[in-house]
Amino acid sequence: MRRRHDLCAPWMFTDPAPSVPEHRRGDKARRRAAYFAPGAAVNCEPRSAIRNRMHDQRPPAIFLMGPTASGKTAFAVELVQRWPLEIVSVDSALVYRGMDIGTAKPDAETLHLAPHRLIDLCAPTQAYSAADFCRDALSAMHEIRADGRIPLLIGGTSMYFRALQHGLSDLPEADPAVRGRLEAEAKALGWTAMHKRLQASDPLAAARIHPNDPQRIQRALEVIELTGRSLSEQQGRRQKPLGFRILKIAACPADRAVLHQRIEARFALMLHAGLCDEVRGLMAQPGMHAELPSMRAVGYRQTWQHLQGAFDRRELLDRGVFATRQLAKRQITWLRSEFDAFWRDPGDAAARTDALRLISSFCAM
RNA sequence: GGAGGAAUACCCAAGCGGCCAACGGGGGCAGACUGUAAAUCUGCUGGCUUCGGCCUUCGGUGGUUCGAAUCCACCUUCCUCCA
Repeated sequence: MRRRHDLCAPWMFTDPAPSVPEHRRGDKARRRAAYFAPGAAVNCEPRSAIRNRMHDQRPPAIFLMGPTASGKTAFAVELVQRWPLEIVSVDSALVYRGMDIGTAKPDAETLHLAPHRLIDLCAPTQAYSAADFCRDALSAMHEIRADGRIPLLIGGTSMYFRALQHGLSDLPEADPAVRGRLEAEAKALGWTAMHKRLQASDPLAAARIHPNDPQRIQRALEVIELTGRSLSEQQGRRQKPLGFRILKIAACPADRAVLHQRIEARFALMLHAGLCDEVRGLMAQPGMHAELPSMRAVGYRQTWQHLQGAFDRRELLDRGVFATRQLAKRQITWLRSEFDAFWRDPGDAAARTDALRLISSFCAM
């Protein structure tokens, strides 16, 4: 006899309580908990929405989203061995060649078992962006589909996931010359003055962007300089949404302490495996400097500073772990805003089995 | 054995009679996020609160004072120097 789960679309399931401990939940998590609470049928969303999804003719794609060190990769390897899936990495650091140890890039054996697209795409001296990712991921997804397979997007870069799902506004790409000029001006005048300038030309953006947030002030001014129009007026409409229907799984340890332990153990392992040597080698490459996006990545920035004598190896371990924990925390914050994601702890066998069931019925639709 | 110095919240650390539940920084927690996102930024961080306050904290115990993290005495622990 077929079970109810096999007959229904996954979003009609009643989802077990989410894995975030009660006392650590923010408002969003609480709302999600209410939404997915045991007994609260998920089809409390409008019937039309469910019908639309039932009749969704778009090809399937799976998002496996989760913080660093959550056990995503091992889970993904398990998945590709069961279903005709192909992995697309959603990770802003794995795209860099030669950055292997510090990014916890899957090793050759894993990649043989479960090939990943969108890793080792560019040199660490280059910059990669959300827009680059959208373009590359979309073409990978269509290729995978043409091969008769289902794309499995896995990673922790939530902004990339979001850009892919909802599209980006039609905005100019980064212009190093303009950025350099703005940087120099800011150095002379201070970012507060730059924020004032933004207030004059794009008050909406200035209201939204904090005066202490140089990166966003710079971007807003850059857009104005490049297009002659304000960021706010161009940001309204995103480009077309994704041509795939998606199943989102949030892979995250239920207990933050477990994640912290994994992070600590893994960073110690990275140091042991020669992270310092890797960074030393990168530093020696022409055109490298500490301000590159690649070298500001967690672990790399701290190791660079250590190699320049800012602090000893003991402190490097601490700082690397701190930075990784903070990254994981921000990733979880993103994850909590994904209301249609199914939270499963990859370290929990039952939750993993349940995730397999979700995927199974999703793919069968 | 003698002479100095130090003990402050999870950690480092400022404070040296009232403006101190105690500057900063780290860590932690929560949040924001449209072409740098592993980035960048914000808020909170003793407990309780009817948001007016109330209660418990600055190694310990006593004391001085209207009032002590701050002054005094003793005790405990640690550091430096001399033996």
